[in-house]
Amino acid sequence: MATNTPNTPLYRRLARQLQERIDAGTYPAGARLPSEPELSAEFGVHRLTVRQAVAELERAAVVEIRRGVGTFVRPPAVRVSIAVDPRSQRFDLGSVHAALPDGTEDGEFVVAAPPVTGSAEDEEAARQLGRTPGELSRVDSVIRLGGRARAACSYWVPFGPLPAELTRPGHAGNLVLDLARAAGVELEYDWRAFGAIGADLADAELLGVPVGTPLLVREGVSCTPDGAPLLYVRRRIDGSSARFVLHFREHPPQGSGPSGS
Amino acid sequence: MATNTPNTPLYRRLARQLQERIDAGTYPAGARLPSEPELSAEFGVHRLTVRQAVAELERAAVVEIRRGVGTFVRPPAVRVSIAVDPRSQRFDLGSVHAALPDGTEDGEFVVAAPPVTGSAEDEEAARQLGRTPGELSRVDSVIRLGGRARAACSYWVPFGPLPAELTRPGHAGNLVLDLARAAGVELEYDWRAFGAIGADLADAELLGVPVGTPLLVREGVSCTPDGAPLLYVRRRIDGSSARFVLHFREHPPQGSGPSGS
DNA sequence: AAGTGGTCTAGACCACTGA
DNA sequence: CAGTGGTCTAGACCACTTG
Repeated sequence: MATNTPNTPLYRRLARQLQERIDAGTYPAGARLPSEPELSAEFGVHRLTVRQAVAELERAAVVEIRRGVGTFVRPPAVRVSIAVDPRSQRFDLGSVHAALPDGTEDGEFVVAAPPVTGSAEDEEAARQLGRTPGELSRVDSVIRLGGRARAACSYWVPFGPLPAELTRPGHAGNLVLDLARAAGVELEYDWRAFGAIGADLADAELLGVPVGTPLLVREGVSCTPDGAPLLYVRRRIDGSSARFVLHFREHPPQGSGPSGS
Repeated sequence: MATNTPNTPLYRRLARQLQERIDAGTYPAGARLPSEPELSAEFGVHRLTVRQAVAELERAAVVEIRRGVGTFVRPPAVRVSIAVDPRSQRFDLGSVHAALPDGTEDGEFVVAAPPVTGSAEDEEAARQLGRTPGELSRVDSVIRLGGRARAACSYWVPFGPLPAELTRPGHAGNLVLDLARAAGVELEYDWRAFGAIGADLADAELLGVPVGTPLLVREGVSCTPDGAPLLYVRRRIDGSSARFVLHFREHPPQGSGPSGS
């Protein structure tokens, strides 16, 4: 698989060399890479070229850059595995809480209750709920786990106004449950979808990650028991923080099952 | 949500300004942005600073950069929606074929049958199958749809050697079916997981996307009807190409259902 | 204070695309 | 061919972290 056409840019060849050193254990997991000036001197290239190479490795989640400290080799990602069962519909990020270690400031927190305008997101929500944007209310929240923002969530419901406490920035709670209570109904899953996108400027700010960080997007509609769509939810989850697992068999077979990778 | 602390870097403020113009329709979908020298002159900053701002918008999939041509505003992503039903286990990217428009060179193609060494991926596969790396065989493939590589796939099975045709680069087929046939058994889903990562150097090359492009990762184990794990598969799918949808209700309610976004 | 990564400017040359 | 984005060097100053 032609990995080195003659015109491969310098920074990419450099990135590959660094990757090889990491694979070979020259720079083991957790180790600090040589500083930018050091690499610049060793390879005889400008510091900006080094930065471009390292930036590629960071985007590929191979290294972690800590400002003022150094660049470190990431350990093979230990991801939180979230067991879910689509048949019993236990299937929400809320259930993650119990699965994660420690955590003082954990929970879901309201960020804002922005007006529903004609934005692309709002239009999509309206389409999915079979309403017009004007009929919808919206709440945005962030889910914090282990002291870090892990997921940015947006909810749309076809009624309003919402209870004041649900729209107060900083309010803590489970918004799915709170919204269902506000509507006075039970909620069931209608459908859920998975996708992957890069963090846009707003997501990046909310989650405290660089723009373009891969996010796992989970969106879907919940409805009342008689099938009326009542909630459109769209969650952007830091890709390195979560993994959703679907089990299709009642009992695990011989394999050790999906565990941290 | 404090969007402009006093020390916001120039390139980010520039990115936001460009984003605002796009949102406002000053640069509508499909339109070409002013060239880098033009933006550089308009905002009185160096061209590299402009590039940094535009690069952020590209990572966020807001614009598409075409070398030698220009930078263009992306239309709101129209994504292929893949309906799946976990209960009936119709749940494979192979089923996408019928759902996509046109396509001359479509299909799944063997890329390589790399030896199973002690790499992190191989170790993970061995753990999931309850074997040692030495007992496994591996095949890598690419799925092409509409003339573009959409997914990079890796398969591990606890037997070998594989039939020669399955390891010949360029071979076209359905590897899941081919491998099951080679093993002489039926396959069932054990579990599947979803995650999001950035394309590493190898994935980026296979898929023809920039390093760091958000990929939807779908991995899992399939087993024989009596529960013996027989296949570990890991797919990296271009995030802008696919979306997986899970339906929890038999019949769609009032809502129009999950459609292209 | 010393060292790290982050930003910015200046200017050069190259590779690609389309007319 | 002219115009676009892609790469690279040079050097400066800044912000952050740690001792």
